[in-house]
Amino acid sequence: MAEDQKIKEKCSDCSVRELCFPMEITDADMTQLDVLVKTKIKVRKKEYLYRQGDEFNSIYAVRVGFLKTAITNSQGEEKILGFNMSGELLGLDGFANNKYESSVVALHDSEICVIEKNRIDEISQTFHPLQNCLQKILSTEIVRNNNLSISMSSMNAEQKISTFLLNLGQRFKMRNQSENHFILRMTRSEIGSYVDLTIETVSRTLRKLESMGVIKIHSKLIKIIDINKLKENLISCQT
Amino acid sequence: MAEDQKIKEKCSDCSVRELCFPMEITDADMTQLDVLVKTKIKVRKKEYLYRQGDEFNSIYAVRVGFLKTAITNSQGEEKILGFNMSGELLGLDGFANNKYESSVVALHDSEICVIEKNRIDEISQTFHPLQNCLQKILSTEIVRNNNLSISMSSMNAEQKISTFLLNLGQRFKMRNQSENHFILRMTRSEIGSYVDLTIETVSRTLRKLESMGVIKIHSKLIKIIDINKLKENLISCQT
DNA sequence: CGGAATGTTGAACCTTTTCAATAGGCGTGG
DNA sequence: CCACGCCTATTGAAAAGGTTCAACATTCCG
Repeated sequence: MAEDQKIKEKCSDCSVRELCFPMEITDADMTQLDVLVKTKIKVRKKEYLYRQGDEFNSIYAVRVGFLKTAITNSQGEEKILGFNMSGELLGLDGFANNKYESSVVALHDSEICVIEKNRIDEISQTFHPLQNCLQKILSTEIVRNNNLSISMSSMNAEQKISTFLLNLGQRFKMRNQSENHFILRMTRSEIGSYVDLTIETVSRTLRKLESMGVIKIHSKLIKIIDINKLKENLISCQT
Repeated sequence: MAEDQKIKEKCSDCSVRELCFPMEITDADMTQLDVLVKTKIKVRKKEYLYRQGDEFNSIYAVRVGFLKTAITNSQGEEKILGFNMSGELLGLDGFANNKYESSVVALHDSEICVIEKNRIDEISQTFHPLQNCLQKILSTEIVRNNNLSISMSSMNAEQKISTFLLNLGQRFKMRNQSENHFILRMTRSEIGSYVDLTIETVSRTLRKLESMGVIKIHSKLIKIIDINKLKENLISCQT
């Protein structure tokens, strides 16, 4: 795991607070949130935040950075379950069996808020909004996975890659970054694992979209030229 | 929705209690659980328990029966997310946005325990094990989906169908029913939607497994002849 | 700067899909 | 109770989309 480092900033002042804990909250209640996060840590690129099988003690909130969540199956192959950006919570699969069922690795230097499970339990006993919020968060993760599985099943390569790019852009936008001009922090292989395509197909499809004039690629840098065409493309290119 | 009908049986006497709410519990606490379920309803074959978009008021526990959970996408196509049997909880995706994000239909006459959200909130405020249990349940659902997505992505048709049959058998076994001799309550098309294959491939693959002497099919009735061969088959038949 | 990792591109191949035709099952009504 | 019709399942053949293998280009990092 990464080295500790004190990062000054309370939840109440954090710019991504409402992404982590989307609940209506009074100023008075906000102090409850502030004690939720005891430590913050840095995780450097390629370092693990936690590994599949590690004991579950905390969930984590991404303050800054970019990470991937993955499972390794019995044959040792890695399957990417998702990419994680600021304001997103990690480790939610740990509640099930008191150990993490997936691994999280930083794809870019990241800062992570540590939220101890014990503290969640303590606080939520008296502060009920937190408990409801956690329900919502866990349920949202279920919904997200369901929606993902519907996309991945019924789409062809072009639709998968288009969806992937649009989704990334949208998430950058929510974080006040450019929606149509961003760096892919992951490799083609990781994209492929996520959307269920081989690395070759990912590469070909990206190039195809480029040749269609929808995007522009400079290695890891992606520029969405015509976001509307990309969206239309999604619907019109039927399997 | 289905007609109401009083079904006498407390959680504390229910044979599938530990499937619904897997928590250690004292006899005294058990009374807490008993008040959790206020009503029980019957849902006949082909009837909906709830529909995608319906307001979220309750989660449900299957007492007896067999159901399917599905999403309808924007093009009106149905994607099956899962099949549900006794002791399983339904409606967990409702917490996210206070409405159900999926629909549940009975594939066989079923009896369902209704657990009102309000009541969960009330009880869990004083009875903390319930709250922890709900966390676990929601998290388990996330883990289940993750594992599902890893299988569905990396497996060929034969592996998918084998996994599907083994999983069903295992779940029947946990309910003291035969592990290797059961009725498929769903159509081939519904199997296909679930494992991401066309109806034709499902049919062909089932027949192939039959011709290999691993299973025996009589329309909806499945007999697993050689469960070990089916399991080996899973590993040995590489993509 | 040089080696290793990552990405691109082509061609053959293979699995699953698609289309089409037929067979089987189930339920309703005469 | 049987017949009819509809829905579901099976099977074949052709097609398509993605994968695999292989060679080469580019980028990254020490």
